[in-house]
Amino acid sequence: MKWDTLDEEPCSLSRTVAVVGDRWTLLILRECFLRVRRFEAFQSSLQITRHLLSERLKKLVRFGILRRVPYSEAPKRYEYILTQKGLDLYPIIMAMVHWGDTHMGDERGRPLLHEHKTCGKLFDPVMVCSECGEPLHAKQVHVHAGPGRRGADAA
Amino acid sequence: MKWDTLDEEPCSLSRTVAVVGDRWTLLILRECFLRVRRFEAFQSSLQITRHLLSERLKKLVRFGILRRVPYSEAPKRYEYILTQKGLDLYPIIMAMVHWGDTHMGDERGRPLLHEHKTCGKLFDPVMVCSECGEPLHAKQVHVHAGPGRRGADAA
DNA sequence: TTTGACAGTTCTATTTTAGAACTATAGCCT
DNA sequence: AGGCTATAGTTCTAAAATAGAACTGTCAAA
Repeated sequence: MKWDTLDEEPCSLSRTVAVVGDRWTLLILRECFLRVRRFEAFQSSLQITRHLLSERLKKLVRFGILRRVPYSEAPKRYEYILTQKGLDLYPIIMAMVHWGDTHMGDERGRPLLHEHKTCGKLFDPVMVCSECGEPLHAKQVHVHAGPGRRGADAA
Repeated sequence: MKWDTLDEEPCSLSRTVAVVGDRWTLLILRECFLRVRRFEAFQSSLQITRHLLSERLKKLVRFGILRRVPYSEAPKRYEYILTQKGLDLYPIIMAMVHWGDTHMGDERGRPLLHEHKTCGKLFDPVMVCSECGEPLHAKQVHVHAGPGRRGADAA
């Protein structure tokens, strides 16, 4: 597979996988949502090699997920901030956290609890239909070819 | 990083990443949700090498995402069916598809459109709070340590 | 002037993945 | 019987990605 052009496939899942489809990238994004912003902080909390961290940050900047922002002029130092495009990855991360909570938990209970500031309660994320508001299940969804379809790819 | 024990980390995201955190696995799961079930069908639609496909299917079976079900006795042949645990990955896949639609689209429009059979409309998936039903945004969520927390890991 | 913090880069060794060929079982055709 | 096809894998070598450790450069503080 040509991973270098995966982001141009006529499949939205493939295009997303091109960006977040590896282990480190998802863990780096987790840290971003936990307000980690600096190279050393990512490196020490993840135990990722500096080389790989550098590569992944560059890639995330290239895709417009993170912005590299100077926070010190002398010496020049930068931190990495989620863009709106990056913030929009939140449902993916939360869906993964929720699945892990549900299916990969152990006897000790959840590692983290999430509070919705808006309503003040501990919550789980639920995926619903934008039209009727009902929770979504795979079997209730029918897939149609859209205008950007080509060949037999899909998702 | 010890990827072989990532599924035991005190972090639900890590545990999920241990299962679906690579490119091929997510693409294989896409095919599963499109009703692909057989080795040859996965292989020809994804152009994955037979070796890797075999490895990934074994891993998904090991984690209880797919069930290997015989569909022919002589010769013995098997197909791969999503378990409930596998079906529950749907929100992750849909969240990724939606992000791809929103942020990685091209001028030709979406590759696929999704119809909610329950209400009959074309929809987008929306992640909401289980308690108040409002759409979730990263900035409105506050994270607390849960009972399964240990050390500085999180998500 | 030496040490430490920070943000990387460079190097070699190990692990993973790609790509192609090979194995095994059995039905169908002649 | 002998060969062709379909299906579901396994095995092999080469190429690519990752791990792990050491190194670079800038500046501040001791």
